[in-house]
Amino acid sequence: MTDRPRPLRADAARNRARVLQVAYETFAAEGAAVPIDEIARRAGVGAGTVYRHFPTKESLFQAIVADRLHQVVERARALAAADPGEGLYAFLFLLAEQGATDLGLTEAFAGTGFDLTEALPEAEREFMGTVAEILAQAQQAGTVRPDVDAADIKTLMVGLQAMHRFRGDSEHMRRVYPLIRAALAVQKAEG
Amino acid sequence: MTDRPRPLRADAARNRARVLQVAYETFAAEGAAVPIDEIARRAGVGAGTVYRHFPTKESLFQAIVADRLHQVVERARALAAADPGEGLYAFLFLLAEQGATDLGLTEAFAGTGFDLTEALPEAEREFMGTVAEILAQAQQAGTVRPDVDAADIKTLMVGLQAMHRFRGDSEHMRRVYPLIRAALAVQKAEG
DNA sequence: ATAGAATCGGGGCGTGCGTTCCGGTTAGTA
DNA sequence: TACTAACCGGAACGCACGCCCCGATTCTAT
Repeated sequence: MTDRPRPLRADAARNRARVLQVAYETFAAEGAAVPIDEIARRAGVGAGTVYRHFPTKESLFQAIVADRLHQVVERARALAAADPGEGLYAFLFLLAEQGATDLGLTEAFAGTGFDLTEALPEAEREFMGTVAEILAQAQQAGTVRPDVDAADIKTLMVGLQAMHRFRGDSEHMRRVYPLIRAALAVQKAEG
Repeated sequence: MTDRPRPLRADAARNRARVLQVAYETFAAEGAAVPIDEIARRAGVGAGTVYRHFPTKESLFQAIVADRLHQVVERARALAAADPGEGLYAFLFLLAEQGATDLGLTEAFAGTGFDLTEALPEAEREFMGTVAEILAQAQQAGTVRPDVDAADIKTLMVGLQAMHRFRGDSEHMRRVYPLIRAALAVQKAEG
């Protein structure tokens, strides 16, 4: 999977990258209902080319999601390395911000029965592993209460992502984010 | 809109209600991609009957959402009347719980470009009005911090709803809900 | 430079869905 | 009970989209 038998011809690689980029932007902005022909047209290639690189529409979805997920994980790792105590909060905020654009994807794939865990188990594991790692660092630094686990964080991330749903106005999320942060911070007096 | 020129024949009313119910359950469980023919089949009527009551698929969506929204508002009002201080929390929890089933709707409509505010402005106003009302009661009772507004609550509701997105397991939401509640409760020491 | 092979492009096929239409049927009324 | 108007069912239409195919084109290795 990591090493290809042959390194893919130059123009083919170029086209593949271009299709992936255009598809990401288009689906995020206009939903998954956009036809492949339209993706091809905007990428300046024929429909056949798209289908050669991504044999089915679903496989194109998978490639997009895997790509985005990998990027966000890398950025989160960098943030956490810079400041372990703030890392998790930075991760949450990053995801919430990114959510403004990626929400299009989330919504688009929601209706198609696309299940991340079973479609891309590897990417899912990488993501959850990173969450657990960064969470542990924050808890050791004492900035996040110890009784939350990685699954809770994931749940919160999903919620934060969804909060962009109305009007694409990120103002709402920005107002609510401090509340979430306060909820996660260690409480001196526990109720 | 409230008074019809003629009160709709008995069988027609029966069929309409039946289609609405079946459509709600089906879309919630299997997504908005289910064909109208299938809805009709399950409701035990012909496709023509569905289209007579709901001239387009979108109008069927609207009727379902308006129905659900109205029901949830009524229940929220009852909860708040019973205990003004707990009303808002009960409302939040109700929505979060209901989200487990209604999430199907949310996701189903997310991909279709369905916008509540512009599709059903009246229902939206009723909903937001109720939120504002119940929030005000809770704030007067001193159970919710005074610096949050109705829009913030709506944002949180959207997030809570979305938290069911993975595995339909309501366990995740139940673990996170107390965090949200703690964040909304009045803070004795403000940071 | 040239041969050979992989890639490109876009026209075309099949399918499935939203919507319409009309002959048969059934609920209300006198 | 008989008449009428509204309602019912499901066959049929048109369209849009996913996917396949093949002649023309472009890249790489010798």
